Amino acid sequence: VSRSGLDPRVARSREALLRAALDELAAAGYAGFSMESVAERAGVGRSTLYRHWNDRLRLISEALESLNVQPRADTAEGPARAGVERLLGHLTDAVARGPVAGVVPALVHASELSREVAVFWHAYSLQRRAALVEALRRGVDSGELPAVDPELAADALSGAVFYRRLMTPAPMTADEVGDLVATVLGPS
Amino acid sequence: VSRSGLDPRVARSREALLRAALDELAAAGYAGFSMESVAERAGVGRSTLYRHWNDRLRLISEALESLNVQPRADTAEGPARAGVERLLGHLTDAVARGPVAGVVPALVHASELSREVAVFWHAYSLQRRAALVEALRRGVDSGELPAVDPELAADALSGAVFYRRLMTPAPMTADEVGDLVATVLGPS
Amino acid sequence: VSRSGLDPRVARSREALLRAALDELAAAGYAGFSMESVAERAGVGRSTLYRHWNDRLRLISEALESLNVQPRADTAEGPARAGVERLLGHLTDAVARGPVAGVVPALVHASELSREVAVFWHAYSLQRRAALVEALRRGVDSGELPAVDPELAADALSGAVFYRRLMTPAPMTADEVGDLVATVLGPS
Amino acid sequence: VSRSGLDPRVARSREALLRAALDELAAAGYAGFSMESVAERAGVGRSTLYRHWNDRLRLISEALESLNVQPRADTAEGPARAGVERLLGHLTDAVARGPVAGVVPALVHASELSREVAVFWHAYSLQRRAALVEALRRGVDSGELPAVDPELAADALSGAVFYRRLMTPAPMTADEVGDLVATVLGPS
DNA sequence: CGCTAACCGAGACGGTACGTCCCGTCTTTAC
DNA sequence: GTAAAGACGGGACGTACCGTCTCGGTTAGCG
Repeated sequence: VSRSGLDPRVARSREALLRAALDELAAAGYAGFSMESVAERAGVGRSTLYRHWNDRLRLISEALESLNVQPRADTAEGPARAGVERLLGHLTDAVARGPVAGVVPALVHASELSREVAVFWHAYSLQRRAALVEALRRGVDSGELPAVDPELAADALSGAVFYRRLMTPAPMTADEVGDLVATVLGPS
Repeated sequence: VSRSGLDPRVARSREALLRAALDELAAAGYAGFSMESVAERAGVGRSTLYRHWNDRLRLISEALESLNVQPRADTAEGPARAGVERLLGHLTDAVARGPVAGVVPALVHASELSREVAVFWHAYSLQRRAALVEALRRGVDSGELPAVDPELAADALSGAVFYRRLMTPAPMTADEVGDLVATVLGPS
Repeated sequence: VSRSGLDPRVARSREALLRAALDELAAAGYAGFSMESVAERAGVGRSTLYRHWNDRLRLISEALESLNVQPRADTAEGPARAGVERLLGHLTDAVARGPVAGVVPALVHASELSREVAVFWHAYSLQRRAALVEALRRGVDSGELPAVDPELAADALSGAVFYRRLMTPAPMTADEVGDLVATVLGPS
Repeated sequence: VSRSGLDPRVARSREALLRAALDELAAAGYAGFSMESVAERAGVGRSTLYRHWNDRLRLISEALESLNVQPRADTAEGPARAGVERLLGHLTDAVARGPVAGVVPALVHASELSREVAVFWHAYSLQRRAALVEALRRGVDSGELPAVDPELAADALSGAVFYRRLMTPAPMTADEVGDLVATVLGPS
């Protein structure tokens, strides 16, 4: 147990439970998230769940870390505007589909209640945003884009996507991304 | 009950309970919101609470409607840019302070889980946004502002404010609003 | 609720639960006594059980009090020896049959662990013993019985009955009672 | 394990565990007896415990057998009454002090629930009682004691001691033994 | 001004989930 | 090959709320 590796049962349980926790979070939200039903989803005893995480917050926090996959820094080359559009396209997609999508509203809420979740969520957002800021800065420096503040432009662009997802019934679609960029950064 | 008005006891209870519900929502979030403690805050019996709203969602929905105060449509005159800045200033303030502030994350979350809450929340957001769109459209039409799509510009401007509030540890401040507007609509 | 009478639901629940608790005590003993199964026996929700008694000890204590029925003081007349035999006959019966029988070993054990149970059990025993002591004293005073110490004689007579019940596989039978009395108090 | 003897580690563990089991029994009673804490008391892994005894009852049964030390049959000579008093003195002491004392109530209770424990406990009691019966019979046969039934007299004498221990708050003391014997067997 | 209808608080009721503890079984690693 | 460590599924514990319900007591406001 100590040095080289874990008991394979532990690995199996933890994996199944973390996956189940994300499913539950997407299905039931943060309120309504039930340890009982996570265990059931995972096909694992309730006590096994509690053996690894003493309460719901610790489970959720750790489950979220498994989302923490670096989006590729694929914006280093080519026209800056295209990079920005690509990143926003990814974001548009991420908030509509995939494991993160269902979890975003729960995260927004949970961040308000739990320091730990907030730290994760802000870090996660910061990372996405950093790529966008970088692409913007590159475009501004090269003169390809107008002389906007890259930070505020990133807030506006990302914010529009989240705004449409969380405050309106109509999330942004892929083909609106170009228009959005044109609106904020001027026509291409 | 019939014609002229409600039993004053009912009015008293409802009012106290709605106020208490908002307090509770801000204090405990949507998860953690407890009917028990709403009744206690209001100094009212639990059964009185359930007499008026059968479950937590209906109480919350109705409590939120009491927030639905029209931000004044005071943007019909003067320079469009100033009107936009004023509206965004109000929004910045609202999401940072006051009764709405604590409730926004809970609403975002609850909208995901409840049709009713979603309808309310989207309508509420739409109303704020409509004023902004109108101001933008006026500016674009008059040539005072660049020829942006007012809808997308409104998403970007509002979105930036929400983005900072919900996805980062540093909400937007009043003095950043001018820069934000400059970023999206170009320098004044 | 306050003055004259209780909510009839309360009376119904309490009665069913106390009865069920005694059944459970007899069936499963003190160890093995399960609140869960008491509630089920009584056909009552688990939460109802806990509403009335916060833990197992309080339930058991109160259930035992319902056993506290005065054995009739029917020894005041007639020959003292006959009175003694009658009381011992009752005891022999009580430890073999009836609601007390199944509960005695659990009580002996529980008394060791709980002050409250011990107090009840000692009081209960004392009451039975007091009647016996009184009958013996009357016989000794009148010269009908030999000049034994009534207290110690009562210990010996009661003790024999319990000894046979708890420490041997063969409880005392009704027809042995006469011989027992003859052994301790001399032949009639 | 095979021919000559046990693995000394096994012997060590078994011994420590049996001792710990008795401690635990005395400390926590039969209810409240925890395998977990026996293992801890013995400084041994929980799985080691379960390797030797599959469940709590077998452990307790075997632990109790280690108490099964013959009280010395030192009553074969001298006056019968003195022998009886000596045996009762031992019993009085045993139920008040030493390893047996704390375990008697648990045994009484456990006997009700487990065939195995009952067999052990009845055998253990029978053995003590046999010595007493023998001493009484000797006294009756020699004419030193009145012509009582030795079996019933033994029940009464032993029973008195247990009665005081288990059903009253005041166990019998050494100096009451003489009076007890006088009560049952007549004055010396 | 007195009656009646409604509203009120208190709180019992059956449920469900919580997080904890221990059971008896089991698998894995270290000596 | 046995011991120690400890994961596993299971189940009871006592707590906290849920949403429903029954109960007397009190307050309108109408007739």
